[in-house]
Formats: sequence, structure tokens, C-alpha cells
Amino acid sequence: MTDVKQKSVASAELLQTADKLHSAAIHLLRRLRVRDRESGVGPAQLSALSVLVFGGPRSLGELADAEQVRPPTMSRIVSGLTAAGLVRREATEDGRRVRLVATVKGTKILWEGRKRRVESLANALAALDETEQGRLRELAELLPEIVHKI
Amino acid sequence: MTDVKQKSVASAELLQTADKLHSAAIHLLRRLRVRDRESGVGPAQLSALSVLVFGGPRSLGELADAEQVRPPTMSRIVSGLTAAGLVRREATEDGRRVRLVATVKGTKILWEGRKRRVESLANALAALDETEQGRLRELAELLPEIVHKI
DNA sequence: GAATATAGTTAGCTATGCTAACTAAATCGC
DNA sequence: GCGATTTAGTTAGCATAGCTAACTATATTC
Repeated sequence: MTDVKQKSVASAELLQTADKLHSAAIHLLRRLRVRDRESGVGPAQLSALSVLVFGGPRSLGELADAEQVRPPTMSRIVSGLTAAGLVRREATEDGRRVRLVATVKGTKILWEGRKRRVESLANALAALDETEQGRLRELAELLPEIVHKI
Repeated sequence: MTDVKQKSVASAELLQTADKLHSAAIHLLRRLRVRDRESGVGPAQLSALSVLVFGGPRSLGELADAEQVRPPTMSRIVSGLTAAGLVRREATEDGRRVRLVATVKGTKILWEGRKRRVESLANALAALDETEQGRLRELAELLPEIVHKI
């Protein structure tokens, strides 16, 4: 194993933690993508749609911020969503802004995908004991905060 | 909020957990991708490279399985890695198979990326108390098992 | 009212997923 | 031992998703 100089001291464990989270995130998404593909909606579209469904209507720029992508990227994601009839663009008083709203169809599709995901994950969780399930639930609560701070 | 019929009973909490993990994974990767881009190596390439560096040499098919992608996808990822001089293709006794080996340069680049990631994540973790840091470390151990079972 | 700032879109590049169809090598069956 | 089948990998072609640069249109500022 190559010897690498470290600036920080406490990094041996954090290094492993970071790598495991990174790797787990990659593989988790790959697994869930298989199920998500059944909806015919891409992962980025699904994630953006979920913000609109659970967080309510907002402008394209706000949605781009929430999803941590650039406006042109979100513009194209939204184009796909509107073409699929999952999101509606509404005009606002400010003629430059749009208000993006999830349609009934979009809301329904999102809930169905959510159901498929939890079925997949419930399968995996069934093999864990209750203590581990509880810890996983804690992690799910903790992660958004951490991600927000990166 | 739309009313959706549920097949399973215990899903209320699992539903939330699944969704939060999904969302956290998406946003974690988006954040870390910013740092990973400094290496000039894409996320899929980086992940495949990490398997070769930490798991040792293997064939393209094995690598595709490990990364849960189809052979053609892995074939292209490996092409990028070899073009960048990070991975070497070696012949085996079986003329159909290739042995993929991380080069010294590839190993070095991976370690540098790992360092950048942990610096980003250490920053985020600094805002957590030690109890939470410990729990996070435990969960990072748990995640790969779970992902494997999905 | 002209200059500037802000919100989104369009164009064009790269990377990464997929399936279908192909090549080449190994193995099986007779 | 030789044709048929199986296996490993590649190539071609399509879609999604990231980005920057450059553009349009609307608001705001001076």
C-alpha cells in the first residue's frame, strides 16, 4: 500500500469513513436506479421532481440550488419533466421567473417510485437485526446535515 | 399529500429511511464530484479504479460485476482509464480475458482523490459532536452490507 | 431611457448508463 | 478433429446528465 503524506492527524479513520460513504452512495444509487428505471424517469428528473412534490412549487433557479446543479442542467431536466407531463411551468409576476409545479401525474409517479424503492430496501433491511435497522434510521436522519455541510 | 395504498404495514418509517438514503446518496455524490473533478477522472472511472487499487487486478467482466454495470459500459470506462495511463490491460492464458491492473500513476491519483474527499468530509464532520462521529463511523461499516443485499 | 443585473434557454462538449450486434477465443459433441 | 455453441470483450448507436459559454428577455438602477 502506497505511503501518502497526511496534512491532518485524525484522518486515518475519517479517510475510511469518507471512502465507505462515497462507495456506498455510488453502489446504492446503482442498485436503486434499476428500480427507478421502471418509472421511465431518469434519476436526476426523479430527484428534482421529489423536491417539487415534497417541498412545493419553486423557480428553476431555486430548484437548481436545491439540487446543486447549474441552471442549464436544471433547465434540461425540467424540459424532460414537462415533456413527460410530470411538471407544469407557470408564469409569475416577475416575467423572468417561472413557477414549477408538480402535476397530479408527477406526484403519482413519484409515490410509486418511492414505493418500489422501499420494497427493495425493506428486503435488504430484513436481513438486519432491529438494532442495526435503528442505527440505519439514525444515519438517514444524520446524512442530510452532513451533506449540507460538505 | 396524496393518499397512496400500501401493501406492507411497517413501511412508514422504512419509506422515509429509503427516501432519505436515496436523496442523501444523490447529494453526497454531487458534492464529492466537485472535488473528484479536480483529478480529471470521472466518478465511474474513479470508482472502478478504486476496485483495482484496493481489491487487486481482475478481468473486465469481474470489474463490471463489482461495479454493477454492463460489460460495454465497463469496457468504455476502462478505455478511458488506460488512455489516461491509470490502468494497464494484460493478456492472460485465456485469450478472451484481459487482466486489468492499476498502474503506479493510477494508484497515486486514487490516493490523492481519497485525500481530497476526506478533507471535504472532515470539514463537515467537524461540526458534529464525537458521539455522532462515532455513530457515523459504525454506519459506514454497515452500509456496504446493506447495499450488497438490495 | 441607457446601462446593468438577473432568470432562463440554447448550443456544444464530456461522461456514463443501456441494448443490439459483432469478433475472437475456448469448449463441447460427435 | 472439426463444426456448433458458449463466453469475453468490443463497437455502434441511443438517452440522460453534468459542465461552460453565449444568448434572449425581463427588471432594476442611475
